[in-house]
Amino acid sequence: MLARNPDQTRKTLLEAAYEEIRHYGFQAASLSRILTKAGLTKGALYHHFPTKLALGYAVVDEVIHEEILNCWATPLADCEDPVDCLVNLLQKAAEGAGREFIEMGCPLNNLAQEMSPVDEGFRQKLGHIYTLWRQALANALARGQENGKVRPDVNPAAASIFIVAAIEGCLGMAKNARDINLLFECGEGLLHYLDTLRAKPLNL
Amino acid sequence: MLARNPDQTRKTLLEAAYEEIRHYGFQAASLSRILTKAGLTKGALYHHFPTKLALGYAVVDEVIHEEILNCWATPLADCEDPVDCLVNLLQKAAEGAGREFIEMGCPLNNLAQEMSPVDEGFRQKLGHIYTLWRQALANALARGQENGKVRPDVNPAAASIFIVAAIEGCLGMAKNARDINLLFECGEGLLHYLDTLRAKPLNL
DNA sequence: CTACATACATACTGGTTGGTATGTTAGCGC
DNA sequence: GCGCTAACATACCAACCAGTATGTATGTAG
Repeated sequence: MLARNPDQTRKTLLEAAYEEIRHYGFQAASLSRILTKAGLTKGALYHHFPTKLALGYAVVDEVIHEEILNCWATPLADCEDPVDCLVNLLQKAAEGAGREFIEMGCPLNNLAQEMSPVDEGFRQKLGHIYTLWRQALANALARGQENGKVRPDVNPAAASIFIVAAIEGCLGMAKNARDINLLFECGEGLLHYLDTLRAKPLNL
Repeated sequence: MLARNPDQTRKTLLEAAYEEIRHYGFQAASLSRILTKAGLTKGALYHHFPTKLALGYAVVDEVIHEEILNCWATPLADCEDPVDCLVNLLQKAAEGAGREFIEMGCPLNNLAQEMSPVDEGFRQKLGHIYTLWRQALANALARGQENGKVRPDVNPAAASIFIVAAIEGCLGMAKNARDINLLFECGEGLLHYLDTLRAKPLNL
């Protein structure tokens, strides 16, 4: 009857699973709800994914992984002043997807908090994404030091750990409070910290 | 046969539920596992708690609430320099319960991240605990300003939001990485931020 | 046009879930 | 000791879960 498109079907399943998992977490995610959302059936699901766990892994590898890097890592690759650049990213994220974050949180942090103590595979996959994120940030900070935009006594690796943690922390607070203003207030604290990373201008 | 002690029984149930929830989250928490851990049966559970949800609420109200305030809020009540005091708390927490945090995370943050989008009751109860925590921190910072220990241009309310978020963020990162060193590295970033809150000494 | 594999849908299964109904025992007022 | 209730234990239930077995339609190679 309908034209078949296995790639699209797989993508539909991944997207529906992504949304379900973002809402309920992985353990409480229901395959029935996912299939209802996707407008498909178990036959389709188990044709493309052998188990629920494999579906969850695929969501991490193919959806969340790219989403996070596209949003937080890649944009840092080509910017002169990493602090300016990061501030821009934060504002863009807060204004653009603020609502989503408030209602559902960061999908990476959600899964990492839920699954890290429960499943080693999830923990490592999510940890890898965090590592890539932090590396991109650390590289940007190091380049900023070469440019003279970032203070030379800053440890890029350590700073990147804290910055990522603070971002996820702020998003988590705002999600619980369901308050976008709290996100901005929290972000202000982060901006203050980021300011302390800036090199002082030479000509004063 | 055994002597009865309803209060102790209830406490045992709460403690077992607390551990189960901390490990698996609330939704994936199994009443059977809780009862096995507690060495009790459904009769006991449903005598003391009408539903699983009520049990979860009780864990929040009677276990997590006190745990968080005792650990993070009450100690701030009587300290001259809030920054010194908070640094001490962080070190104590990291050295004392670091292992627990690494393996299971912060029970408050765990539940807040999981349940805030799913159940409004959980969200409000956990949000209330966060509010109390932040208030205690903000009050301490304000007193520090009166003492001249904290810079007067710091906004205590906004700073407390960021500090709590950063603490939870660092704990979350370390839990995913399963690495206590990452917790300390992340904590260093937080300590740098806290240092920026200090008033500069008058005699320089 | 045939043959076969891919891509699904449908129907079903064993196990687990939260919750309940019933049974039993301990403690306590009298 | 009697009688009642609180404090549990045991047995059971419908609903849902992930997963499977089977059926069917589509696309494609020959």
